[in-house]
Amino acid sequence: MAVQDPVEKMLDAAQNGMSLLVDREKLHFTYMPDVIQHRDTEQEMVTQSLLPILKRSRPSNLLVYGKPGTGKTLVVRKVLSKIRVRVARTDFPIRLVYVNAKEETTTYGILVSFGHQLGLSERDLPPTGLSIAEVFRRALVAVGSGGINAVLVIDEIDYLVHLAARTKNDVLYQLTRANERLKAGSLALVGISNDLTFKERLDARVLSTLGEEEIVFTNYTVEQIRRILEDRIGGAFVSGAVTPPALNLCAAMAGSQHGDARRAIDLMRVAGEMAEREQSGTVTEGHIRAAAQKIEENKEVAALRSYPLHEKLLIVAIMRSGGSSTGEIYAAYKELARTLRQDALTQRRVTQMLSEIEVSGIITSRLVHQGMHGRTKKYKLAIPAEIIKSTFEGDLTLGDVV
DNA sequence: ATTCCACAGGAAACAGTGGTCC
DNA sequence: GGACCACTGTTTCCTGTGGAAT
Repeated sequence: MAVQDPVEKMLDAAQNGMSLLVDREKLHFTYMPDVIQHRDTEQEMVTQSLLPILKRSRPSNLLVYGKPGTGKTLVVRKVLSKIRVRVARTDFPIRLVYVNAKEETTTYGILVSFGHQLGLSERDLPPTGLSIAEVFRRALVAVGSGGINAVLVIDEIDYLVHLAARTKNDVLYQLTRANERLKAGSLALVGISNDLTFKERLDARVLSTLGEEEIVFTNYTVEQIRRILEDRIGGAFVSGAVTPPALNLCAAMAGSQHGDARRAIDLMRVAGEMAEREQSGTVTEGHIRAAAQKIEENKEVAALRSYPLHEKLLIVAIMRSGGSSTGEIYAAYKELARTLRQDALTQRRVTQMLSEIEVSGIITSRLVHQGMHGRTKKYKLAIPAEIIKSTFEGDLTLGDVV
């Protein structure tokens, strides 16, 4: 048989409609399935605490916990959308507001987003310039004057706690006490968190109000993830495209990492895309393994690219020195900065940056006590130097130093 | 037992930006 | 146009640390 031209082969395949993935959307984490599996109890509990809305009274405040990829946000959004449908048929003024504390990044941003979703305009709530107290006041006026019964869902609420602690404002306390200030309308809070320990950092007064009801989302078991995957695969791939061993491996890989269904679904999507690109008729174990590696590498490259110049210089300094102390890295960094005609930052700032980079997993450190010679942290790369070189080579300012 | 190193990392202050309000 | 605000990124100042050297 004649060897087929790869380009012709791809064109043929495309024309014949041979495609493994028929509906990519179903393998995206924002996709809302009709039925959320293995979360019946949790859905009932969320509904229970929000039920008073239908009876025209204020629902309980609610805290929802669980590791990433356990379906918390999905369940809360699903229940809210069902409530929304029920209420839409009546003239009862409710507003379901969703903000993500991590995406908004500042206390101000969270409150402004809340206000905008209540119907306030850019003019009523400008993106900057007002005091937080003023933004809060305006949002509450909107609730009060419209007699609105608002449910504010704060996803990744632990970030808000962290922000509030850093900027020393008590926005969460204000939010939990909002009903005391409202003459008409009401405000209920739903907090969602990946961090089970953040409660310890909460003010006791806040906790008593916010934690009226609590729901903990347990991790999915490997078997549950397998069934969730089966369900998604059914809609996303052509029938029989994913081999059973591939499915099992995908569930096992994600399941062993704290039962994260989101990761499992991502993994399956990337594996599917790889199989499709190879013109393979099925998704195999090999594709799953390759996808896992690719996701990991992509994460590293994306993190490297996203760093500002001085962080990049530090990573290069560590790469060059290979397993050295803060002092040595700082010296190497200053040298690099001089070469590139940049003002070097202080050592204090550099130690802070090193800690920040370490969080991303690109470098690791070990605290070393050297007796007479003081203590220091020894840093080394946690990823292959080749990835750093290839990522930074294209960088206009860094090209010459890597 | 005491000294001393080379930092780690917290706290506070500051500069700069981009805005509102009166 | 000046007072004020939030926020980020940074500097300055400072205290704490564990074990080798003395």
